[in-house]
Amino acid sequence: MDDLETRELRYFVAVAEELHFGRAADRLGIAQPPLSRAIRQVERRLGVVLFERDRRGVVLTDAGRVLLREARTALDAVAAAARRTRRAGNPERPLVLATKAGASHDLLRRLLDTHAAQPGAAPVEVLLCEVGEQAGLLRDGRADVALMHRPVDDLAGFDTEDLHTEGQVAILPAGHPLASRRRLTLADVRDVPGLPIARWPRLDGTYPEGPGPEVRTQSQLAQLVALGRTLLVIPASSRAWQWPDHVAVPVVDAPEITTVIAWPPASRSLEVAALVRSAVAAGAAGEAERWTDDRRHHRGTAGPRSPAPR
Amino acid sequence: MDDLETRELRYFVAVAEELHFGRAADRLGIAQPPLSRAIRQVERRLGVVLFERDRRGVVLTDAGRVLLREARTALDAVAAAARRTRRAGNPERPLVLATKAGASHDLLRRLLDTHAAQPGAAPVEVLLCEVGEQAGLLRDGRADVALMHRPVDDLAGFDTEDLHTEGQVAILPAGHPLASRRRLTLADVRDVPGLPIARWPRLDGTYPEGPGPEVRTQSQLAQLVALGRTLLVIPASSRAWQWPDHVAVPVVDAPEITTVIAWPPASRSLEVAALVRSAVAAGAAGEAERWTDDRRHHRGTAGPRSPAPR
DNA sequence: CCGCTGTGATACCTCCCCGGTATCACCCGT
DNA sequence: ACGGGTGATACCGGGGAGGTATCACAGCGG
Repeated sequence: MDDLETRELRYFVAVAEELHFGRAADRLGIAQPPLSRAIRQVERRLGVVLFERDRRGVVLTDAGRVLLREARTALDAVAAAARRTRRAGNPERPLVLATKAGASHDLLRRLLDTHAAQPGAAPVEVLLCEVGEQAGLLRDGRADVALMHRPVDDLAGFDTEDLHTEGQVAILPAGHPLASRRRLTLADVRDVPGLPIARWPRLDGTYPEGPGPEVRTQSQLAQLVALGRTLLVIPASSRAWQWPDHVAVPVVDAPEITTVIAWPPASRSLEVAALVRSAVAAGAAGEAERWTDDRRHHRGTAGPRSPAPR
Repeated sequence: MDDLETRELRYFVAVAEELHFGRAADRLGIAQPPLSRAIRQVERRLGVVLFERDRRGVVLTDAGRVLLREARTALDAVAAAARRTRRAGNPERPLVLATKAGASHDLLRRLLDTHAAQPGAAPVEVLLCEVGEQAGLLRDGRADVALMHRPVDDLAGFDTEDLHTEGQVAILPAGHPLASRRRLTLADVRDVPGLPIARWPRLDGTYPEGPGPEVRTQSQLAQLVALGRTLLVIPASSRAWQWPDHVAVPVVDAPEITTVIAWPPASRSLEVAALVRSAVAAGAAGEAERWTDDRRHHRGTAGPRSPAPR
């Protein structure tokens, strides 16, 4: 009597995103009347009004907003079930590791080397993605594990293990007055004339107000940095990005960034567990290297919140 | 072309649990042939064999085991979507807080009092459940928040906030030789003649080997304790359970138990956030009380892994 | 005031596919 | 060899998903 079908959830999400039955039907590849009927049926079944029909477009009710959020995660879970099952059935099944392009480069290399050195280690496929994409990839099964960063990424719903904590640096053109400083503060780099900080889109796709250029992808940002048009505060290890004519200056009061390896709590396969172990070992190796190195050392503080997958 | 329907997932889970098409069909209220066909269709669609048909019952393949795990969480997510949406539509929507019967009694009372004192606080319904049930209740939307205990409960997939950490005590009949001791160690209470520790079922429903009685519910356990038939090591605050003719003796080397409030990361409603805030306040109040009190004091160590819901 | 446009809702039809019944193919015990 | 019990197959009927045509209604320009 209750129990939604994934088809109904897909239909609802389409309408909720388009806020227009016609366009949603078009996107779904069906006609509009069946879509209207399906949504009505969901509303009747749940005993709840999902849309305020206004003769001029549609708006979500409170209940509709709740269902939109829940439906997305439910659909992701269903998609993940299919994807992971397909992969489990195939003899070839490389683990997919998602990471932001350019970030944590050294750690990633150590991780892959460490893992490859394990006897019988599963092959690992690296999936480079844009900022904030990792969570979705993990949730719907396109990735098995991800390197993410606290506190900038949303780690809600994943198990994580800390790998490495570090400070942030500002990236500046070599000739800039601030480039000669040994250290900077956030106050120094805020509102630098001619070097505004780039603006990333919010969750709803709009951009915050400000003088900086709008960016959407890392490659856009990289180009702007190369052009000397924007100022960047990033984790020290992301300096793989750095151009020859730019310098990195530590920003002493910027929040420390912890690189973590994250995986969906449901997936506790042996392969994932082995990869997480390799990652932790690689993280520890990196920490040790920093001790012998003369750089500033940061230790992860918060312990793992849940045990490594079994 | 791909994309599983929840009906198919339900069917698969039924067969995977029964390992018998006939019984599964019976349980689902349909006939056996459509069920066989549906499973075959899923296998064809995923391109994967889920069951090894053996002419004498059925066994899951590796891929089948993966799908069983994934399908359960996906179905829970779908059920949660329906439940939470229904609740959001109703004007009356008490928050449901799940907690183990008898555990954390004082904290729960403080929590409810603190929350009720907030202006405009949503009504809270307390759902008492058995050990280990909370995770399922949270996952499928029957509960909004839960009091759980680290490290005994599986917190994977939830956001949590620490409330209170405490040591454990052994519950003994008053006349027992160990009852006069001021403190005990785990070695003392293991293999006490005549007072074996009760055995809980594993995830698969079987019981570990051992001399103790098999228990399945807290009330069974309470009765065994009342009869003086079993020995119990529980958090100090669970002494609400204690019978007059039993005493509690601290077990100094037992792992400390942290009571946490947990919620699904997807649900970030204002109501849940307010309740979590009340819980944290109540936890802090309890800690303060302990300082003025003369009892042993334990402080939560690991910080919150993710910020409170917004 | 009257069409015109664009929205979602309704009516009605068609056909697919889910589910039921009957039966088969096969492996077991004796 | 032969029933008993398993899951698979064949076939049929009906409910419901999806399509087409149309309506009801709001805004808007003439």
